[in-house]
Parts: sequence; C-alpha cells; structure tokens
Amino acid sequence: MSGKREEILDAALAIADERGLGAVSMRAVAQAVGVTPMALYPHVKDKAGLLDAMLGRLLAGVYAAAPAMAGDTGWRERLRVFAFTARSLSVGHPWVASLVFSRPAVTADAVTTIDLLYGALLDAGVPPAQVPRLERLVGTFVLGWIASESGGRFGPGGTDPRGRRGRLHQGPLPGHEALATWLERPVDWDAEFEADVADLERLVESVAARG
Amino acid sequence: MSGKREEILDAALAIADERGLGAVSMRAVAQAVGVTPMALYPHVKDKAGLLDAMLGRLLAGVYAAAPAMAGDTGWRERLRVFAFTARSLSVGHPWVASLVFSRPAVTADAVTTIDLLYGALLDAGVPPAQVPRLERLVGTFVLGWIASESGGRFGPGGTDPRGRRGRLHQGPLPGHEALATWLERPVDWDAEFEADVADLERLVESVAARG
DNA sequence: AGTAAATGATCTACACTGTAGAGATCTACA
DNA sequence: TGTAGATCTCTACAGTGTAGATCATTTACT
Repeated sequence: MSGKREEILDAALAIADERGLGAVSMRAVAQAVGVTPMALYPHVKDKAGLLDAMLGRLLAGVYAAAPAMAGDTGWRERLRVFAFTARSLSVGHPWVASLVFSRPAVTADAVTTIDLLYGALLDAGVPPAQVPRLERLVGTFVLGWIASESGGRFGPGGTDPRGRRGRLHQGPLPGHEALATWLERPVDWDAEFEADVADLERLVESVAARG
Repeated sequence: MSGKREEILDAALAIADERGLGAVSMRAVAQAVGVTPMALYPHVKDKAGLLDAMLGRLLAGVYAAAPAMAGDTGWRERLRVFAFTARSLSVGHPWVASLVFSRPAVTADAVTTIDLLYGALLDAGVPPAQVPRLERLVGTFVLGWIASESGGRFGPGGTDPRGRRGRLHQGPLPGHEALATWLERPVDWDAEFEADVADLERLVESVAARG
C-alpha cells in the first residue's frame, strides 16, 4: 500500500504552492501528514527524493494534457501543447522551474514528456540525427523561460526592470538609449511567450528544410 | 575602504568553486576571511546579498571579454562572444546558472551585459520593437543551457541519459524507439552548443528579414 | 585636543534544518 | 507461536541564518 506516499506528496505540493519551495521541510511535511518527520523516510528515501517526486507529479501533468491530441494532430500543435501546458503549470506551481534545472531528466515522467517532443520533431521532418539536439534546445528554452518568469529574472511585476537603466553606471549604454522608447512600455508576457514559441516553430521548420 | 567586501567575495567565490554552492555558509566564509560570522553583515546585508554579489562578479567577467571586439566587429561575433564566454565561465564556476534564474537582472553588471546583446541585435537589423524580446530569448536559452549542463539536467557524464530508456515504463515510447540508433551515441556537448548558437543566429536573421 | 558619532567586530542565543540511531509497535507468513 | 520485516516514535547531533547586546576603534566636528 503506497497510498501513504501519495499522501506525503500531496502535502508537500500543497505546502510548496502555498508557502513556497523553501517552506517544504521534512518537519513541515510530516506535520501536515500528521506524523513525525522520521516517519517519512520509509516512503521517500531523501529530501532530494521528495523533491524529485514532486517534480514528477507536475511533469505527469504536462504529458497528461497531450495524448488527447496525439497521433493525427500536427507537430505544431503538439509542440505548442508542451510549451503552453508547461507554462500554465508553472504559474500555479512557481517552484517547478528551479527544480527542473537541478535534477537529471531520467525519471519516467520526464522521459515520457521528452518522447512527446521527439514525435513532434520527427513529424516535422527534422533529420533524426538532429532530433535529440532540437528537443534539448526547445526544452531548455521553455524551461528557462518559465524559470525566468517565475523565478524573478524577468523582474517583478509587469514592467521590464531593464527599462530602469540606473544612474549607477560606469560606462555608457548605447543599446538601452537607442531602445528607450520601447523599454519604457510594460511587457505583455503572454504575447511574448507566444511570439517566442512561433519563432521556435520556424527554427524547427528551417532545420527540417535544411536537412 | 570597501576592500573588505572584495575580500569576502573572493573567499565566497573560492569556496563555491572548490566545494560547491552548498558549502557557502556565512560561517564558512567568515572563517576563510578570518573573522566571526556576524562580522560579514556590515559588508553584505544578507546571505542573499552575498550570492547576488557573487553572481555580479561573474557577470562582470562576461562583458569584460567583449569590449575588446566591440564596435567594428559584426553582430554575429558579439552574440557569439556572449554565448561562449557565458558557457566557458560556467564550466569554471558551475554554480552560476542556478543563481541566475533566481534573481532579477537589475544589477549594474547584468544591465551592461544586456546592452551588449541589444547592440548586436540592432546591428543585425532586428526591428527595435523586437529587440528586447529577442534579447530575452537568446539570454534565456544560453542561461538555460548552461544551467542544464552544469546543473545535471542533461545528465551526468558525456552520455545522454535519455538514451537509457528504462524498463520501468507504463506506456510505449515511439519516439525513443525510432531514435534508438542516435540515442545510443554519446553527445559532443561542445558541438551541440555550437550548433544551437548557429540556429539562434539564423533565428535572429529571420526576424530581421521579416521585420 | 576633546568629544560625539559612526563603524566594525564579537559573543551569545534562538529557531530552524536534514537525518543517523535505538526502540517500540504492528503485520504477515512459516 | 515465532520470527522477519516494515512502519512509526523519540532522542540527539551537527549544521544553518541572523537578531540583540556589547565593546573597541576609527572618523568627524567643534
């Protein structure tokens, strides 16, 4: 009966969603389950193992959204499904992105997600020798983007913080000056992600055409 | 006299390089400097502030490699300088990548690095309205790539761990099967990064041509 | 030169963290 | 019934970041 493991994961996910990944401690999870901290260890090996399992739960959600449209749908749709469900998952669970970069993508859930992308790229006509590379390229960008968005690299709020070129500078910033007009405006992150994915599709297309 | 601050950063960087980011504790840094832990606080505000400052030091290295070839060199060279120096820095300091996704890019060092990319993209003929987006796209990919490489997402060693499609699977993996031949082979990460950057250049070119 | 203020460093203490180790309890199978 | 295995509890240890009070030293101003 590994229902206890699921119970532990549920509690850990709830804590991460509500109070951030930093609040996920063995003690906190144990208390949420109604048990002492050491009682988690028969089910979870490690704290790292717990985090891996949490990530797996969310990855399962990524490809769970896909099979409904697998097979006859075009490769574009499948690539977009990956990108957009990954992003939408991360807005509800902002802590995923920081995790995904620190663990090898070898769990069952991760491999299934990757297979989804392999199929899309093959159908797009990408030469098989290039498919693994392009999968990593696409995956890396999407993961990096949502990590930046939810991790704070793009800056807090809707305004691009790079627009605030500070007074505290040694050298000149010709690029920022030339773009001053565009940097003032707030950024529509939905539109930007959409445009990025479209550019990625074109990149895939171009590799397919070249090969 | 803020020489003490530099001394602290030197010690913190040395510890991170030698024993990993996890070994960077206030106590460890203090001991390396030859002082009690609390003596760091007049110089560093926080542990988060210390990590930010460490990241800043390395970012400074990224654009320090650039001005030598600024101005008359082509945009491709400048884009490549960003990508390759970022990657080469990360092999000596594998901990950067995990930091760069967790802090907004608003420090002086980060802004200067971004300006380098702005200039390159403008020279490439990218419409100004698209330059900030493409800067984020390129930056996100490069950072995501080195985070994956040094953080373990691409798997340990030189062999692609995704080639080891495990026996522990529920569903079939058509993509992995179709690619079996190519997934067996070890990956040349230098060549892959090179190919990715070339694809990125083509992407930039295509946006410039379209606009 | 004398005094006030700021700065730097120290020591103690608190509330955390992950988890090793020893026992207790309960379950399943011989 | 006896025994092996799993699950859980309790205690304890070696860490963590940092708040608070204290003391020394250096700087700035009258």
